[in-house]
Amino acid sequence: MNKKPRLRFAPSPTGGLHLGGVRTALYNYLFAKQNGGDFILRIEDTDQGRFVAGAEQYIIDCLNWCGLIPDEGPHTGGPHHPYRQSERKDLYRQYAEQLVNQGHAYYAFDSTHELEAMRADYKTAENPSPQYNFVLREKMRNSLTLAAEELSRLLQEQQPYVIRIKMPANEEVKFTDMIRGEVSFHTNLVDDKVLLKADGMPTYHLAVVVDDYLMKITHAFRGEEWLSSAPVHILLWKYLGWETEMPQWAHLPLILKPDGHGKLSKRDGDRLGFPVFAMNWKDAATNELMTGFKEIGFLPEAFINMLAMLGWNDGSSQEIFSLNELIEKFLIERVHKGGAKFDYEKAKWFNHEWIKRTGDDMLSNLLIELWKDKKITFDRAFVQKVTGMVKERCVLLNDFWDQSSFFFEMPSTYDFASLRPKWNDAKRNFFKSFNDALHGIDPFDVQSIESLFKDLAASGNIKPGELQLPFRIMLVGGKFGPPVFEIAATIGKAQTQQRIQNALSMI
RNA sequence: GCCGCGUUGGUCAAUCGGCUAAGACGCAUCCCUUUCACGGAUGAAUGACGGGUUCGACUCCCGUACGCGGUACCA
Repeated sequence: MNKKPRLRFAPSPTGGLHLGGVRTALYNYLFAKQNGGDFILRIEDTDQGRFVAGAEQYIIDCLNWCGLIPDEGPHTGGPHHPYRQSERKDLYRQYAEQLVNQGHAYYAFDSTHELEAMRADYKTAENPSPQYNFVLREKMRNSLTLAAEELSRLLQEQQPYVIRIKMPANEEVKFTDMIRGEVSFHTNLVDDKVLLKADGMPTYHLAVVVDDYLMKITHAFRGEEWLSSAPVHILLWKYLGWETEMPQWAHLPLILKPDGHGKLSKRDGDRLGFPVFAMNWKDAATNELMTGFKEIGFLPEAFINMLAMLGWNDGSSQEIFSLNELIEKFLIERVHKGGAKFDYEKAKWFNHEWIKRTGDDMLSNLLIELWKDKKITFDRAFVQKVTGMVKERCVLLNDFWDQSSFFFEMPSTYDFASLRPKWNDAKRNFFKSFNDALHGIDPFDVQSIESLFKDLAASGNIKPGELQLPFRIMLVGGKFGPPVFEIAATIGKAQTQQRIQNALSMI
């Protein structure tokens, strides 16, 4: 009765994997895993007939980073191979021909020019975009209007043609969307979509239904932009005789631009200063490199968590979910109908939260990897300690260096401007004697340093508070970082003394 | 234009007819801390509009407005 669910992700090949794409993958993955099913990757590796180099590996890398590992796909193989659309090309024609034979599709020979001319001729103020539909197809050059001998001559001469679906007149196509409930369309208002292109490649419309059928897909979750072509797909399932195996549909709300309106697009990232891709994506056409969430310093857990919440919640006020919790609690029925504007500030908050709750050992491993180009040999235990000390002030992984570089090397710049106004000989003398007294401290720990500092301040009649900022600037270079005495204890006696001396000579 | 889908604070959003309308981000003020954060407290800020139905409507129905999507041999 309860068939094991099989859900697929079939990203567009035309660009990097953007927010909307990853969220679609995520929801498909969550539903499949929640019910013990499979998550399948079907790759669109061609864009208008052209193979997009690197697209497949890029998608797989992104899914891996996010932890959404496909059970079947071009890289794993599997019982339903091939998973690359370019390798499935020959499959589609037979189904298109079958539809022609059954009278549900037809050959159309109209050239691009003829189509343009038709659209220009029939364009009116009330109907700015005339459709190739049940009335206009009578006036075009296709197997429905051409005489039999003319048709066979064209076929004989191998004139290019496309196969279009013959939309029935005066019918209502209804289906139940798992998010939206019952949705219906009138066939008169849907055009005769091209199913098979002149180059023999299928359009999305033919490809989804054929592939979903062959790959035994049980649920199809996709973006709302597909809702208006759903009737074409429903009819195809019916005409091909597979109606009983049709997947359940769910059309996901769109992710909108943070400013203004409209679907979030690839360009918005550059324009508004935040990433829209999961990982760095180099546009092959323009050679432009677009920054990814990974590279800007997001944790995959935070990225996934943030995306999951953009259009769904479990009804409670919980916002932080691990992937496993999401698998457990996700309900497609609770996905919103309306689109959500993407908010980068909130996205960063998710990352901050995840940084705070990720273990220092795991975090420090990521950081050592991130810092592999620095000319410093990092001691794992030391990095781990430092990570714990600074993590609460880092929003992105990339913030860690700014917040902790002084633990590994001498500060390169000093914010002396902040302390000069109140600097005097009394303070200078304090630091001189403090530095000398440091020699005798053993063990060199927070308590000992702090009490020495305060005792000395008291005997010099200076408020310790007034000395802390200078001390901090001597050690880290600026007004930031963990408590000063902890820093001193962490970098050790020699470094502390050296930095005090060094700074004293520069003020 | 037409078709479809939407509409709770600046943003993400809870509510399945009882609302003095949660919570979070961001913002502001304060406490903590003589750094920066974390943490804590407080505050400003919301049901597009008009009709119904109902004892009662943010919740249900109908209009209108607005937004978005689609209207390609793109996905």
